[in-house]
Amino acid sequence: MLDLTQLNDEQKKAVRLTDGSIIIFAGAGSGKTRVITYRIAHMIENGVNPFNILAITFTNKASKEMKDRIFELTDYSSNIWVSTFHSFCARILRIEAEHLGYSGNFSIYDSDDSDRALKNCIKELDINDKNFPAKSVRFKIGQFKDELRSPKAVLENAFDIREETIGKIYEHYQKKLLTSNAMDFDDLIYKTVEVLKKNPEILNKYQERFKYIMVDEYQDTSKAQYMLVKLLADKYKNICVVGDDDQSIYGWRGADVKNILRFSEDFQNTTTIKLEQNYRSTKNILGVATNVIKNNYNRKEKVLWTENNEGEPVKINKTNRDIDEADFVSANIKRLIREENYSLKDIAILYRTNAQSRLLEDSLIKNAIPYRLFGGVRFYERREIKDVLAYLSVISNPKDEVSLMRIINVPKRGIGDATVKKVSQIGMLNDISFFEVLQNEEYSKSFGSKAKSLREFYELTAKLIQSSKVMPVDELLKLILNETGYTQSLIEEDPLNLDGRIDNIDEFVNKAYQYTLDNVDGSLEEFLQEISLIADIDNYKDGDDAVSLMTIHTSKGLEFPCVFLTGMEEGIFPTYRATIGETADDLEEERRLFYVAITRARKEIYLSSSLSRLQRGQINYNAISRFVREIPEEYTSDNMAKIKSMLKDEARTQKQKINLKADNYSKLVTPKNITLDFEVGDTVMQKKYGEGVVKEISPAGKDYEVSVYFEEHGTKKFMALLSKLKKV
DNA sequence: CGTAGTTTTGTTTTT
DNA sequence: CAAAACTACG
Repeated sequence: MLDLTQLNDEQKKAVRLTDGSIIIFAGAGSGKTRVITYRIAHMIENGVNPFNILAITFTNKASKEMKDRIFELTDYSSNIWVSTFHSFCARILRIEAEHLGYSGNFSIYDSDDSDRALKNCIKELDINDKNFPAKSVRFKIGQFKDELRSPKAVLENAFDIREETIGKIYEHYQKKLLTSNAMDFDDLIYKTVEVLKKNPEILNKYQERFKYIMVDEYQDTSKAQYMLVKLLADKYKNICVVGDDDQSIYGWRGADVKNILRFSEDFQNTTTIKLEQNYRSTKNILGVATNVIKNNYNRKEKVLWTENNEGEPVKINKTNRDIDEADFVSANIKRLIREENYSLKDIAILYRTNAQSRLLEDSLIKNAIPYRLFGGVRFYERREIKDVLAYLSVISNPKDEVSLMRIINVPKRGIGDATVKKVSQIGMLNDISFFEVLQNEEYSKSFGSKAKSLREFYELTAKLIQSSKVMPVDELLKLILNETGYTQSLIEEDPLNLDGRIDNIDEFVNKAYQYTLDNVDGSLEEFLQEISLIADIDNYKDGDDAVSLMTIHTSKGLEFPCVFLTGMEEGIFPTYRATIGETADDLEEERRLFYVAITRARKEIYLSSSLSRLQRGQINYNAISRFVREIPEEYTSDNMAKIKSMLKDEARTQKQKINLKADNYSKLVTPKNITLDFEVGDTVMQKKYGEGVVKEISPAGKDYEVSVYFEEHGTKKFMALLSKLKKV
């Protein structure tokens, strides 16, 4: 019998209410995960078949943990489908691929692969890639997919000529993906919705299967994800979503807070439950979090409270240089270990951008403090790993053009751009894939002197495909590394293994081996899928005794006794873009991010900032973050008064020296010894874009930032010194 | 045609 | 400070 005595009244209510539509507003640290797992356990105990339960989590790590916890409570877990949106969709699509003209072994493209495919599309359509950079086109296409708009729909209602062009690229890109038998991240959701919408019998199958649906972190679902949930839940209407609008931090990725705010309008007879008691943090920490977040205009009013004690005041520190900030963190970590009895794994260092990790790492290494770094250049995104992965992808799905292009001349085989172009033209003319051109010997005459290299490459790949059918992934991997000479080429490139690429390759082989142990009959496809949907945090293990370093985004859902929040500076956190934004939305999301960061901590928080910071090669002087200013003094350590007066001075200096918007106090230092030979209104010459009109000049560190309007390209920003603007 | 060196450009956050 | 884009050489 499930023991509910540990739960508070609201939690019990949420657990017991298994049917109908329910929304749970769960404040930070309110025992949300516990409620979800108990709820599922309770359902099973009351006769719900585990087979009929679907639970969507935000990360693979969260889904693994949830499965473990449910298993502890009920002895069930294998039948319950617990996964992220992306994994869930990938799994459905493997089964239903044929209905979309795909086959089940489709590749999943990450953003890097998508960009490569897009670049090719843009080139093939003869569109100026300067005006349509792959990255921004990908972003826009992602938005279309999230709004469930097909290429056709986009082209039909194109808002302007630019949108029409992007529509054309979108159309071509989808064709290319289909011939490559590949899907990008957004496709996973979009295509799943498509297949369910177009095929009522398939929809019915999954509605019957998933009679009970739960979605965690609902505040971070996108429109398309919302549609998916709505479709699945439409028949039985047993839907429970859990979230916190104050923790919505993925707006830039299409997450729509409105999904959570509007839930009760979308589903009839919704029960609303609020979990407002915090079990995680001290009163001081909670005080900081709630007092800052209440400055947001766009939110549901709520009162978080805790029975925990006051705890330590929140510590605020400011150093002169960024290096000193890192040393401040290291020194305090040592003190916490030595004097306060914390262990390394109790401590996290958080920051806004990955680039900030470097200095922190240097200092930790210098002080011999073990650490684990999450994020940054992800393991599976490293060049050497992506190369090897591309081999695996081609073996699994020879139509995968992006992967094929990646490896065709790696290691060097004398097959350059010109040859590749020739092959792909033949492919397009005959409407066959790149690989099929290589396969068919009748085309080899067209390749002249390169025919031999191409043939050799084809035979190598064909051989590897044969081998893949009879050997486990790790063996196949070793075979690839030997047969292609890839390892050899890495050794030649860097004989002393200075950049550790060989080590990474070894680690990858180990991971593959581990995979074969964990999944005895796991296929190559499944291995690839698992890798492509892996998140940084999924590798987090509780056991390692080391300090954790990660971005605030990555830290979502975790908790640590001690948290260092670094780089509390205007222009960094909140990020520069949010400080100049026209609308308050970006700034509010930054504030929610601050809220998330603070509520990760259980006992101690250190907020640090630095007067000067090296950013992309130049020293910048940033003011202390506005979020620090928003903290009431009562929650902070004694030096707050000192800091406060420092802040006041800063603000005053700002007003005197710089004539900027009232709420922008991010730059302290005005340029010295620089005079510009132009002013606002003048026409200037820029190397890349030609002539344009100066719209705004603002000081930025030692340089000036100049906004210039170009008739054809719109407004661009330049650093005056760096870009050598000339008056015309 | 393919590569190696040089110049330019740019920054959030990630499934 | 790097990665990416461009240019000149063999």
